[in-house]
Amino acid sequence: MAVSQPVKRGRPSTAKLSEQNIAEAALDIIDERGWSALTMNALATRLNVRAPSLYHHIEGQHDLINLVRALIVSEIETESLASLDWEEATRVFGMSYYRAFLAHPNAIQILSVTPIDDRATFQMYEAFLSALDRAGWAAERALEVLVGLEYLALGSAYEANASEMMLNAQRAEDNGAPVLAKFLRARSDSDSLVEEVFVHLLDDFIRMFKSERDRAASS
Amino acid sequence: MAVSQPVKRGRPSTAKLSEQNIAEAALDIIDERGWSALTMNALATRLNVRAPSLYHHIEGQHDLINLVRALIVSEIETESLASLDWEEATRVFGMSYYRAFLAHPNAIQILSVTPIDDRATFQMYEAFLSALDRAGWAAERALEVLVGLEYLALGSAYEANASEMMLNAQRAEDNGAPVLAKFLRARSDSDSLVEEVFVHLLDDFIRMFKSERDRAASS
DNA sequence: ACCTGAACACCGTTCAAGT
DNA sequence: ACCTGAACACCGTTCAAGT
Repeated sequence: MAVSQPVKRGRPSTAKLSEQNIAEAALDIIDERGWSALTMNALATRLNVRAPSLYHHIEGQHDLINLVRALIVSEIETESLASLDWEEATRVFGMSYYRAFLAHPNAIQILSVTPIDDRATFQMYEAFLSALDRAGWAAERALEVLVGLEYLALGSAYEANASEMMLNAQRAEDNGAPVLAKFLRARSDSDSLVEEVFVHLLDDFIRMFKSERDRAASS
Repeated sequence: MAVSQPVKRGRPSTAKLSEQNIAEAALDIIDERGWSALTMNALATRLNVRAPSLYHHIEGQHDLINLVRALIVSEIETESLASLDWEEATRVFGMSYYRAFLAHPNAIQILSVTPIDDRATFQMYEAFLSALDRAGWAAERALEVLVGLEYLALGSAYEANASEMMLNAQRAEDNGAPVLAKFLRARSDSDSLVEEVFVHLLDDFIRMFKSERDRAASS
């Protein structure tokens, strides 16, 4: 009679876990089933391990979130920024920031409200702000550019994937909002490239700050 | 000997709960201790009731969130929009949208990712989009204005209260980001009125779309 | 050092029992 | 109709026991 294999106890000969593969598995779960599906149990199961094992490698949920952030941020272009003027730097940074999060829209909701606490993300901000600093931007305005850009990029990336769910045409109709319903349907019909919309907003955004600087310079 | 009062069982002579006071208590908890503190237990305790009682009045968490949304949205100006042109409508709507959420920054993170399912919110969108519709805006572009405006308003309102927490100058310093740290410190020193920053962004935003329309009209 | 099962204090939600 | 305690299946996290 075959006896069911007993679960091995104690330390395995080769470690199954690492910060790296934990972060990757976490991001996979977020991408596939949303942030709410990322429980310690689900994460452990995907890694063929029990939940308590995770605590030998990460400190808890907050730590886990910042590992996921570092993974996404690593896809953002920062090296070339040092050799560009502020307009080009803003465009390059904005586009790659947008693309990085467009690939992981489900991560946005949790990352946008968790305090930043990982080196990769600080270095990303530093690279972009240094470009503005070299161009002589004041602190207030430089941070406004950064924050405004983040809102547009994160908003557009989230919107591209989740707008159908947040604002549904049929529910709009049912709640006495025919104009909204008409607009929502017209958009989904045209089915435009979502990236085009962001490129458009990014252009407007840069032009807006450029014209302000030109006015200030000529006065 | 005084005997401890036994807890009353069964239906009380006058009902303790209603959708209204549940929603208000929920918003109070969110304002005071953040969204994560809004558990059914905490909510019930504040209303002098046990958690299961809530389910006689609300269907669950999703329902509760939309009740809170309706409460906040009720503070947004919509009546005057019908008599304004699109620029003024955008300014009035944007400002009151911003102010409504500035008063409840902790609600933003959950509301911005929960599908909209309450009449008050649909009616708010309808009022604003009707103003753009009357001005002849195309569906794509009108939704871009709405969505862009929401990001700027929600972002600024959240930022005004939580930016210290999200991006901390000392942590920036510790992670090798001196330019970011310098900018963050310069801003907190100047301590400008947060509303001024949003007014500035809102002006820029409207001008951005206006110049685009003017170009399109003259071609 | 690193994985495990057992245990703890919590969750949201259901439901029969009470008035 | 509406509030209650008990119960259910989950959470994240801690910790002693194993190798």
